[in-house]
Amino acid sequence: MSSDLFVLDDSAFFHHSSHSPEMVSSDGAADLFFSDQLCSTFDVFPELNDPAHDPFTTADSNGTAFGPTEAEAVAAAALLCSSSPPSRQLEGLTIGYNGHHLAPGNGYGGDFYSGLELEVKTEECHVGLEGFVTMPRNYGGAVNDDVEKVMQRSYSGNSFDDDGGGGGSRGAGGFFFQPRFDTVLESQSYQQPLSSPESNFFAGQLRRVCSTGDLQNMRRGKATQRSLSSPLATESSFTEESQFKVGRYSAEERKERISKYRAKRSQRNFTKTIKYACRKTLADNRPRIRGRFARNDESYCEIPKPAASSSTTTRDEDEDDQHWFDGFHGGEEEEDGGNNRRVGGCYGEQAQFHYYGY
DNA sequence: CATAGCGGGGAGACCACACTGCCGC
DNA sequence: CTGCGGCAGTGTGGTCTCCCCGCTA
Repeated sequence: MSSDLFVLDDSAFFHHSSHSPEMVSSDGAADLFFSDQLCSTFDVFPELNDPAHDPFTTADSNGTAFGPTEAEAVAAAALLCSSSPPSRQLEGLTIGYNGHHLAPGNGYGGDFYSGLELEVKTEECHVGLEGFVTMPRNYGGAVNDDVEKVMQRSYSGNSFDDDGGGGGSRGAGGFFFQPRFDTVLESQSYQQPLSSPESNFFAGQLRRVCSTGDLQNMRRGKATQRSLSSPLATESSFTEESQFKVGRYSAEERKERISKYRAKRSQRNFTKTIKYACRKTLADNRPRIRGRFARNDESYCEIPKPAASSSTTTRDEDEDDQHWFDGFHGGEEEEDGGNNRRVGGCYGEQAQFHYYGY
């Protein structure tokens, strides 16, 4: 069994393989967050992180940014799915791309691919997914960044792993994937996976946990699941869930709750007020060193040149190398009175350089 | 039962600098 | 009154650090 679809008390929840959902919104409606293993997406597909390959840098006469190419979206979707262990990868996964892109100002701005359709086919089920995938990179401010920071932070960590991992954030390359439950719910086959005792058990745990709408409770739920992992507990849970009406509600009740959820979802306000769009554009384009704004003249620290190449450098390149070296070894500290000690001291190990070119 | 250790998550700091608004001339 | 220059303050986003809380040994 490769794909489970859980329908929770208050909404639907698509659950892929053994991975746990990352977040359940406070109103009990489930938002699904994929994340951290995908954070390395652009390490795997460097072309997606190539400024010269930026699909959003192109705009039509109306100023509407073009979206990602189909290949990019498919690559993103493939990565989304490939984040699971190989043995758990979706079987027979097919990825479609409807070619639609968000125009600027659609909310949820920032960096995301839209119109991404996933059609997941497994031995037991066939689940259609339609949603959007946020991309963890700068698209030159072509799309408004209206996602609340809290939302973006919320999926941090190795959410694909049950225990997760801290420290992640959007900038680390996180994906934000929100399935469109409209599509999922309307799939007539979504109940089929629930025939599995294993999934029934887990769905039961999820239901208990998610009804609180609290991620902290989700964590407690893990403990609960462990505590109930005895055969007796499992059997009990299975018996409880065997009368599945997809949750404890009838079809009509479920429909009502889902419509309620949809209405509530549509009223969500994820807008982050940007007082000065120009500042956002500047901030988006500003070079960074480990997330911090860096001086413009430090931007060429981005690509540390291998020592072997120094023999062929020109004079100008040698000068650049000298600046680059200074950035590594105290030149910056001298300039800033040591305020940047952390930055300077970390260059060699894990500095992440972003160069957007001017 | 008490304690230490561990891990996850939230909040906030940090950075550079274009831009804004105010003031004086 | 208008225009200009100078100055201080503001705002922007990605990453990291600190701290709190819950769980486990």
